[in-house]
Amino acid sequence: MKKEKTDRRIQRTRQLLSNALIELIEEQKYETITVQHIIDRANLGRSTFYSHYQSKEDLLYRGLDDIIHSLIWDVERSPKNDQENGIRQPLLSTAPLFRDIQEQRRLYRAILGGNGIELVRKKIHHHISVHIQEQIAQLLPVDHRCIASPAVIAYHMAGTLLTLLTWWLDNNRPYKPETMNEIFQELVMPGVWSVLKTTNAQR
Amino acid sequence: MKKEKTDRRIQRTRQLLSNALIELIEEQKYETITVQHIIDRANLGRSTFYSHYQSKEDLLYRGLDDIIHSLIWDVERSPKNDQENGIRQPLLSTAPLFRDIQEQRRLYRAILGGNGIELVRKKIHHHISVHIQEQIAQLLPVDHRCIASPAVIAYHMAGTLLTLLTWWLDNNRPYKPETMNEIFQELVMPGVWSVLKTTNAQR
DNA sequence: AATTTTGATGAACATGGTATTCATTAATGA
DNA sequence: TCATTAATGAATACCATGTTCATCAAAATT
Repeated sequence: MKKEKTDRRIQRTRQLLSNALIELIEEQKYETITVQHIIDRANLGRSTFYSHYQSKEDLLYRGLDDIIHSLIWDVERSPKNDQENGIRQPLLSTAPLFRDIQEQRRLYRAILGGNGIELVRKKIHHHISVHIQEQIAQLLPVDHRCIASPAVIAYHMAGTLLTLLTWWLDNNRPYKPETMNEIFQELVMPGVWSVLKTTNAQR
Repeated sequence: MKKEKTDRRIQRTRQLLSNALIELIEEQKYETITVQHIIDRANLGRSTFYSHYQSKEDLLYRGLDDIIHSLIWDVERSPKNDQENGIRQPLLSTAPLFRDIQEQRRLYRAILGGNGIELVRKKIHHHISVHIQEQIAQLLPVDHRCIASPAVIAYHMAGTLLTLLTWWLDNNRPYKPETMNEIFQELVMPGVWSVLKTTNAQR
């Protein structure tokens, strides 16, 4: 009568496959990993893999779901926690993000470093970008027009965040997470505020 | 006695392979292109391909060499041509870049758009980044220390340029090349100047 | 504890791409 | 014209994919 998949074997198998993939991701470039490698590492049969997942990407998405969402969450609980900047709200609070990533650097470097996984980068970039765009929308009067649309600005900010993260992870994190947060704020925000203030009318 | 490969057949074959690859790149995602596709399109035998190139990537690098270098050249002939900004030199002149890319949007979208070719992105990113870092070095007094190293700043600037390019190409270029140049300058440069001026001593 | 349901398994298979070899053919430059 | 050199395609060994199926083992249900 139970439709729920509470069967221990299912849990066990999926866990094994997930772990195998994460292990492999930390060892080699994602693109070079094959289903063969994964099942070898997990010690499972080929048919077992395909009875749970459609493809490598399917496993990737479902296996990394938690991790991805915790990252996005770090950014989206912005900016209430972080009031130290005083006058202006930060628009995007990145301090917790850099801290959490520091904690699990090995995995995150494999995912977001220069040899990371494009699929995941894009997913995260998109989420963050959408979030920022909403923040900007709330901030601006409805008839406000800048030279650059909120869409570009948001895309730019999310892109910058990921670029800095990649650099940080690839260069053995030469700055503390707190410093990275400062660098992000100081490098990016002046331009953003400047553009948000410049209406088309003014030009 | 001629070591030069002036044999017309060689020229012809390589041209055919190059063209085939570029055609395919404009049609489908690079990763899905196989050597099989390339030789089918070029109407050449399998062994012919391998007698010229080691792999798909080999052909990619050599085939796109000219294109990549013209892009990098656009950025590196900076900033002498573009004096309209008056007081400050632009550090990075992007106007010609956006213009040239507009000219060949189809190809560049295939390469630098969201579904573009990571290998090429990285190569371009690296070249531009190195160039900017040199520019910054020339600008700063030797003992100057910022919160952020010239290396991060350069990496950030190059990253932003590519991010904006990607956005522009993926969204059917809603702004003119000149406007994109302005957006880049106004979004990025305030933060960069702000960080370059903030010495560690001051904090 | 017995029974039924469900997942795991491995072998087999068809498919399709890779990268190399080699003997033959054709175009090229001198 | 002719020696050289490239193109060719057929053959080959290899490996990964994705699917099927009959069998086995471990769950859940009774």
